[in-house]
Parts: sequence; C-alpha cells; structure tokens
Amino acid sequence: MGKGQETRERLLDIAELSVLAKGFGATSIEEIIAEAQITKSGFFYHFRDKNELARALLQRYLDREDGLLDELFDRARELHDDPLHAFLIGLKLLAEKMADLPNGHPGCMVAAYCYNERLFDPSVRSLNRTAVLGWRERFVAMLEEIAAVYPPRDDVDLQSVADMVSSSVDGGIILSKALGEPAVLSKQILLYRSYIKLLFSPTVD
Amino acid sequence: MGKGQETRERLLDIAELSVLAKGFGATSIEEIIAEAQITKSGFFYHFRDKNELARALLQRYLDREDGLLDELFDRARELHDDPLHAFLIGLKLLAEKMADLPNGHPGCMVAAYCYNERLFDPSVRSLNRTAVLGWRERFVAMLEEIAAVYPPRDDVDLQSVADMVSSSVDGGIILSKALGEPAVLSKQILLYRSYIKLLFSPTVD
DNA sequence: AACCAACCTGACCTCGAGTACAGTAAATTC
DNA sequence: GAATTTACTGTACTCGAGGTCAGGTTGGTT
Repeated sequence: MGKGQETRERLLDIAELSVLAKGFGATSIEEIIAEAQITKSGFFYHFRDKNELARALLQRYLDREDGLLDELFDRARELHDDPLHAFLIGLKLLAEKMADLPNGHPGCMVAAYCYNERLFDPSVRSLNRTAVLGWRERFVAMLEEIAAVYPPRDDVDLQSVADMVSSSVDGGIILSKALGEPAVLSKQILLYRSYIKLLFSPTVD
Repeated sequence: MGKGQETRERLLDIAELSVLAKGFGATSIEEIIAEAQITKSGFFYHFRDKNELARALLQRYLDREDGLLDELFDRARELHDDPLHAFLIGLKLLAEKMADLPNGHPGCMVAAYCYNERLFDPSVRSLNRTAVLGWRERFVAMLEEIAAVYPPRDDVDLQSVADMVSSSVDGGIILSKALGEPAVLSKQILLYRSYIKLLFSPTVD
C-alpha cells in the first residue's frame, strides 16, 4: 500500500468511528483532519467532497462485511456437510465473533446511513439498498437448501427469515449500544439461531 | 392545549421527522423554524438549547411508545386469558399497527439516538438506556408468566427473549428503511411471533 | 538534468449555525 | 387598571463548516 492509500485508509478509519458515534452530518471534515494530522487540502485531494467520503466509507464497510460472512459461513460448511447444521455453526461463529469485539460492536454503517438517508445522494442510498438485498440473497440460498431437507415447522416466508439475520444483528447492535451491554448483540444472534433450530429441527432438544 | 404548547408540539413534530431522516447533528434549528414559521428567538423561548430539544424529543417519543404498548397488550389480554395467547395476540396487533403506517415507519428515536450518542449529554443517554430497560422489564414479566405455564422447548434466557421484541422492531425498521419496503417491519415482528409460538407451544402445527 | 505525477500545504472565502439579549404585544392576575 | 407572565420578534455576534485555488515538495522516469 502506497503512502497515499495509507493516508486515505487512515482518514476512513477516523471517519468511520465518528460517523457511527455521531452520525454523518455531525462528523466534520475539520475534526477528521485534526485527528489525522493532515490539512484540509490534503483531505480534498483524497475525496472530492463529503459525499464521496460517504460512498467510500460505506463501500469499504460492505466489502469487509461480505468478506467476514464469506469466511464464517464457508468455514461452517467445511465443518459440517448438512446445510442446517452448517448454518447453525455459521451463526455460532458469527455470535462468537461479535462477542469477541473488545469494546462492543462500533455500529452498522447500513443502519447509520438509514438514519441519515436525507443527507446522501441517490447513488449512496442505492448502494445501501443493494447491500441489504445481497445479504437477503445470501441467506435465502442457505435457507432454501435447508428447507428442501427439513420442512419448516411453521408457515414462514424464507425471504423474511433470511432478512431476520440482518435484523437480529442490527437490532442487537442498537440494544447493545443503548444499554451499554455489548453481550446483548451475540445473545440476539444466538436467539435467531434458536429459532432456526426450532423451525427446522425434526426433533427438538 | 394553550398556544404555547401548540407551538412547542409543532416544533417537536418537525424536529422529529428531520432527526429520524438526517440525524440530530444535521438537523438545524434554522430549518425547523423555517418550516414552523417562527423566529429563532421563538424557538429558544421553548427550548433553552439544542440539547433540551433532544431530551424533549426523546421523552415525547418514549411516552407515546409506552402508551401504544400499553394499549395493544392490555387489549390483547382482554381478548384472551392465557398469557401465551395474549402475548401472541399482542404481537399480531403490533404487527398490524406497523403495517398500517401509510408511508412506513418513520424510524425509532432510540435507534437514531444510538447512532448519535456522542452528541448528547449523559442525561439524554441515560434516558435512552432506561427506556430500553423498561421494555425489557415489560416483556420479561409477560414471558415469565408464559414460561410458568408452558415450559420453553429450548434453553433460552427470557431476558434476551424479551429484548428480542425491541430488537425485531428496531432491526425491522432499519431493513424497511434501507430497502424502501415498509412491509418488512411487520414481517419481522410476525417472525418473532412465530418464534414465540414454536418456543412455548406444547404441540406445533 | 529535466520532468512529471502523486501527495500534499497555506491562505482564503462564504455561509449558516447556535446563542445572547433587549424589546414588545397580548393575555392573565391581582 | 396596574403589574406580571406568556409568547414571542429583531438585531447582532462569533465560530466553525464545507469548499476553492494556487503553489510546493518528493520520488521515480526519461
């Protein structure tokens, strides 16, 4: 990574934490460059304007998130052939990952952007939408594979069950933040796992 | 309601929508007073500073939310004596209420404040925390009553199952907003309901 | 040695934000 | 009907925000 890329990443790191803690509108370029020890002109060399910072921030977050999900659920599939058990293992790995964050989850960019939507141009909003649709697709594929083997014990829409992964994570993050109890997030993921277990297991216990 | 209270409520209405759409930091007093057709000094007559607006906004939101939950779950209890079925009915009523919002849910103040936490003084943050704890308490009480009659079919922590109500709502709101699909929220609540059904029902069908 | 692109710095501009404070018209109280 | 309170308006101030532009330094290419 060249010197320019390094600076850019540093700017994004600083911006990311600030955006998750104060929102995009309250995150000033002034404060980012102060922490990054760079001048304002230096900042604008890397990003044309604040909206380009927003786009880059979201894109980087989504790439990382996709990478993490690939890693965890691929690993889960390695550990178990059965689609249901692989999914349950993947959820456990995810819960553990979330529990291992030292200061709790810093926040979900997608959620932060939802509560700042009016600030962004359509391209950023569409990026956000596409990301959530991607997660839906990812988990719907797993769930269909599961449902083909284990008929669900309740009449549910698999697409919504797929959405529930994102919902549990985003909801869990909010509760963790509001309560100041980082553990809440992983507990919510494990409850989703419990639902999947009950929904698809032929016998329970 | 006197003239002053009326103005105050109008200011809060305008601020609420803006905060949920752009975040608190990006919501300017200037824009609020422009829409409310009042001067800046008029605004500061009602609120000492921006932080007092924040507190009033959250307080009003929480009062309304508590009122709504009281209404729905009291009504549910009227409709069915059994604690499990009453809870399931309450969740259905909640899902319907959420589905009936014409333009989708405008957003949860608690969630918005979580992603703006650094902007507020400790009293506001503590108000936010207390609210979530209140919801936890409310639903834990219902779940304990249920669990006393119907032993849960999975080894779960009832406090987390209680938190899952808030988590489903907040997660559902975020997905709805990100996707531009208002229906997602009520579907997530109904999935939580499905989980409760599977978790406590002696027989499934 | 000359050049050039990448990576910045410094000085400057404009605008709107939050805030202060003095004044005032209308309603309410005494 | 005088005094007080409520509910504002008008004016003025400061500061930090996002953004521009012209210039400078550095390390590698020709």
